[in-house]
Amino acid sequence: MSLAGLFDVDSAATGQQVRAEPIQRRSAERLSTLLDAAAEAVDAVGFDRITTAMIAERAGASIGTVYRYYPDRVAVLQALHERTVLRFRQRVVEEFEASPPASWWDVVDCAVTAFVGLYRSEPGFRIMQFADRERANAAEGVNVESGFFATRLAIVLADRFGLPDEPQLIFRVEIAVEMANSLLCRAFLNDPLGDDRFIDECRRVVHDYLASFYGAAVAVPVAPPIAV
Amino acid sequence: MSLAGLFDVDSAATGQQVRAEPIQRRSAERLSTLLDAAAEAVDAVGFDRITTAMIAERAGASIGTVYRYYPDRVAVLQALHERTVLRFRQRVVEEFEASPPASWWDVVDCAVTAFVGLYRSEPGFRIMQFADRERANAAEGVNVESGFFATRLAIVLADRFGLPDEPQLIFRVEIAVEMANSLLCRAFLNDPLGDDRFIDECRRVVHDYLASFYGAAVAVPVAPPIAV
DNA sequence: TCGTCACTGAACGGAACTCGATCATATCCA
DNA sequence: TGGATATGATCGAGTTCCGTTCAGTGACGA
Repeated sequence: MSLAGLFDVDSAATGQQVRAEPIQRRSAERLSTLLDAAAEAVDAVGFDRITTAMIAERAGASIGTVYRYYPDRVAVLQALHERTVLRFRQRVVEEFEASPPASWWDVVDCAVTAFVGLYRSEPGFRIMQFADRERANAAEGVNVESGFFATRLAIVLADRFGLPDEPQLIFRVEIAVEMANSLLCRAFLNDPLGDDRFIDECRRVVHDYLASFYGAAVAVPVAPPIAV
Repeated sequence: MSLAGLFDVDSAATGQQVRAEPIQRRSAERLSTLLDAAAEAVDAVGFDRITTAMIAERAGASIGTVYRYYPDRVAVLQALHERTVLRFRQRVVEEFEASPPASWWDVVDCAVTAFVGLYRSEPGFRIMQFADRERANAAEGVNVESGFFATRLAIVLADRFGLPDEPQLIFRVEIAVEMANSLLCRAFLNDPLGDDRFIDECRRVVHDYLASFYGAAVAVPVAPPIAV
């Protein structure tokens, strides 16, 4: 089973946030243009100050078009959040392909590198943290995003690197994901390039936490790492 | 120097959020009533869906009264956040007095216990996490809240338990605070009583992180702990 | 009794959101 | 192939809701 397959970027169980599924090609483009506009707006004025008019204008569309696709203002931001999470997962896979992980801590490094890279290059990536918390209000029953990502990550770690496939593994990976997420967001809070002290400490903390259970000995290199 | 003194609950350098300082007694009551109402509203409908009318109504006041004390809607939430942070610090001090910490990890335990206790009993305590992130937009220059708390905590740890008073200490305590905050918020995300697995793991993680630098050996018990 | 503090709620402005009219594209049939 | 028709997609003026103001009224202290 390939790493890319495990992360299975297509099977994103998307929420019901889209009002009308796009039929014609142009509407698919519209959808992504709207999200691009929202992402720009996030960087320009921050979450709260975004207006639907602002999104429409930046996307070269009218207000009505926004509401054709999304039921309300918040739904646009949720959709942006989902797309951002998706792109993060894609980037993690790309990192895997660029420098195949030889051990479980390389996986952690890839994920951190992907996160940092996107924070620096992807417009509106700041939205990664806000919705994690915000979601709880909206959809009570829905599982937490970080839990979903953590579960998939745990599968990779178990399948490819021999970490024991217990329920505990998922829990621990979720702890690691939560910690990493908060420390990385902190790293970018006042520094647009990310404060390296926090980024480095994030790598160390997550590594040490998982190593306290799974040590370095469990690592099962599958392929030699490629120097990049 | 006493623990309470270090946490020095009075010297909260309050932001400029209040429009008119209360002169008569009744207006001081109004202020706290308004914040109580806002806190209830946070629990009832969540941050975004709070309206000024809702706050006024719950407080038994008119719209105009809200705006007499706060310049805008966001300011009310910021004030609630500050009061919540203050109460958290007070509760930490109470925990100290209830069971005087004998070592630095008792301090960590007290802080976690205080956080969990307030999350369970204090209306609107959920606001603790949101503003941490949100603040960054509003006041660019202002230091992060967690940084402020971490700094004071670091002073206690250095002063009372002999942890080395280096700049590194503050940084590490801030890392610890960020991790604890995220894990505890996660604990309450789907469980109003707090998921004990996350709470317990939070204690363990923070302890292990700090112990990796300062070990158990550095602990300097000042007074025997009181059984409660 | 007077002056100041506190409170009220109708009115204003702006942003979220709706909906019927209009344009663009796909499908069908001669 | 071209034109008719249906349906997807877009538009934007209009409606509603909400944040905010302010002039008028009530309450308290001197």
